[in-house]
Amino acid sequence: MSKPASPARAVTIHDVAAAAGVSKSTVSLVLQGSTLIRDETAERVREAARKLGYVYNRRAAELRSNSSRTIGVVINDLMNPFFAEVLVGLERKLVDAGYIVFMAHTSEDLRRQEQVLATMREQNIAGIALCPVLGTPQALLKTVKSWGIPLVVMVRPLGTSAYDYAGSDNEGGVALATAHLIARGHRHIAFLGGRRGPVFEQRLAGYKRALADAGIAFDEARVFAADPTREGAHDCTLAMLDSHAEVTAAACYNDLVAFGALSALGERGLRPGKDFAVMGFDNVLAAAHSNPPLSTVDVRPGALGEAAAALLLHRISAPGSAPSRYIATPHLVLRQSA
Amino acid sequence: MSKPASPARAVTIHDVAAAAGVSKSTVSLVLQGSTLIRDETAERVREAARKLGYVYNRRAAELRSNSSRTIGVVINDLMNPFFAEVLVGLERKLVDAGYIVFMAHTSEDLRRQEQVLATMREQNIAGIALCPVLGTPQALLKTVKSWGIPLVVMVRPLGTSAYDYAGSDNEGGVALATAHLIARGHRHIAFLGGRRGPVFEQRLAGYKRALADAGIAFDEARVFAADPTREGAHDCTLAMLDSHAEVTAAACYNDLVAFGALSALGERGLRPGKDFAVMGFDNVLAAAHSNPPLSTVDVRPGALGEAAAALLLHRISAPGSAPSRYIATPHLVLRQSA
DNA sequence: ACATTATTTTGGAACGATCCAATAATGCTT
DNA sequence: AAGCATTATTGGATCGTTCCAAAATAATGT
Repeated sequence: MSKPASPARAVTIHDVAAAAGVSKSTVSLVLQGSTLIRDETAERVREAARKLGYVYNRRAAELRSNSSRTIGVVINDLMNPFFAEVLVGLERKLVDAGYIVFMAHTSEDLRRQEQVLATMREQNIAGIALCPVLGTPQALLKTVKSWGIPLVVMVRPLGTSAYDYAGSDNEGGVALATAHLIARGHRHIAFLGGRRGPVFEQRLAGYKRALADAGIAFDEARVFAADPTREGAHDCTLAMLDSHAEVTAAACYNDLVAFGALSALGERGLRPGKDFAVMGFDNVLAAAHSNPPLSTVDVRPGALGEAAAALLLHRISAPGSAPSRYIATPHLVLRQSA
Repeated sequence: MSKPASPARAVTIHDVAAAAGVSKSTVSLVLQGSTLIRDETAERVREAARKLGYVYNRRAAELRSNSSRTIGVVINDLMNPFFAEVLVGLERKLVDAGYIVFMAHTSEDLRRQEQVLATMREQNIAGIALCPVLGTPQALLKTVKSWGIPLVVMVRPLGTSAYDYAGSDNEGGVALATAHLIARGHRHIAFLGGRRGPVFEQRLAGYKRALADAGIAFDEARVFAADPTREGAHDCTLAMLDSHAEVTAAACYNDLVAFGALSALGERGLRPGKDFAVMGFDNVLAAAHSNPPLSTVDVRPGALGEAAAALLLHRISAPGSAPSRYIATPHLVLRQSA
């Protein structure tokens, strides 16, 4: 009785106009908060809208005005809390700015990345924040540019040309971590975890630099590449412990790797921070309460996400401006593991 | 010279039609993969589209056809890896089904939740997957239903009426964990972490049931509510250790809490699994390589996300069908912490 | 070859908003 | 009270697609 059949036509701006006794243009203006309309009229319109249960159809609006308040965010590894924290910062800033985010997860799969980018393009989004999967061709920058969609690249650099980028000082950060290990008296230090790629090279460079600064010879055999996951790092650490008994400390590719190392050490009855020192990288939330709490280098993941959002928003509002970058300054945070 | 001024009007179905020498209707049909069009013609159209760099305007299409391939996902705490894993499973399944996801993060803020739901409504989405913030009124179910938007609730129940829901057997799971602790000979067992709410009550009930089954008296003083974060749990564990020296084991609200406990134990020089037993809940990825590896109850977070997606997709394709639920069966996974 | 049926193709009217130029109502001067 | 600037309001045209009923073309049977 009371409820009408469900496929009732949606109430539109037209209906509101009729109910309020004005034209649809007036309603449109009111909805946009225009000051052109007399307050009294505007109130009448809003009242009618409320009464009719009108809901704004942003899709229609955006089609006509050829604008968009949605931003695509593509993340490659949400299982890594670092990226989760970046995403949270990014999302918060974007919705505060009145945007809504399309989120896609690539799982380090290039094909999926291409697919989601294409899909997002069809959606006529206002911008893209991309953390490129390993092996993304540099040409992607040009491609997206040719689409006319503002883009900010996060975390992983993508070639040497100029583009908006939010990342951290990887070399400086790992240099800091390694130097700290050296200062604590360690001489046989491993570089642990991570897969070759731009970020890996930067961090490795920091490790090398710190060694060089201390006059310690770099030994290729002490760099242990492995999947930057807890599991990969755990297994790799175990192997390292067996084959390189002389190493007493590790500068890790990131916190995840460090956690894996912590686990492996515990398994061998070694006390991290006492029997073996481990330094992380990122300072994810979890680092403060691992067992033991992790010494690491802080790059403020959440702030990095916010910075990426800011860069993108700026690019959207000023498309012609020169590309800029946010490089997080790393800070040592010393806890118990080193 | 070669490049036209940037605000060049987008190439539309019209332009493609002209280039291919057919009508726009034909192009539309081809784009939808209709079998009505002769192969030869279709190929000609596709070729023209390619050549012109045509990009489908899904927004326009969806406006006309009043359909939608986007789904809103609202998550309350991405910092908790459990939710990140749920999200990944959910997202994967949804994009495989041809959807794209609007992601919003509420940070347990009711106002923000209302805001993002309203925004999503304006976007004319096909469905919503919601993990409600603590304190969400049950009425939200009715509200969303009145909007005509399919909804699946995740993780946290929302009242007693029938609705699509994906969660886990909280009571059974914690009962399992607690029973295991008892089997190991523990008699003074704490229930650690979490904030009062439906999930908390269910898990606490499991704890009580296991105690009762073993003929152990329940003692209210042994339940320690605290923010279900590493930090909250860490502090809470420390306090518990001081005030309740007799307890030798803890059934934790979730893995995050367990990790906090691990950290606190380490700080006190206690060896988890030897000096004090801790059981987690969820079995997030990190549990396999914590220090020590965490004994916990597995509810397969990723699968839970996928199940939520399946429920939602089903509801979308069969709006009238009876509400159904996915309740993950918990399985004990024993590692080193208990 | 012709009627009949099946296959392809098509033009205009939607979808629900915004834009813009034009009109109506109001306020201010003198 | 008329003239003029300001302020409010409005009707179409439009965004890029899909829908639908009808038209054109091809295939079939006799």
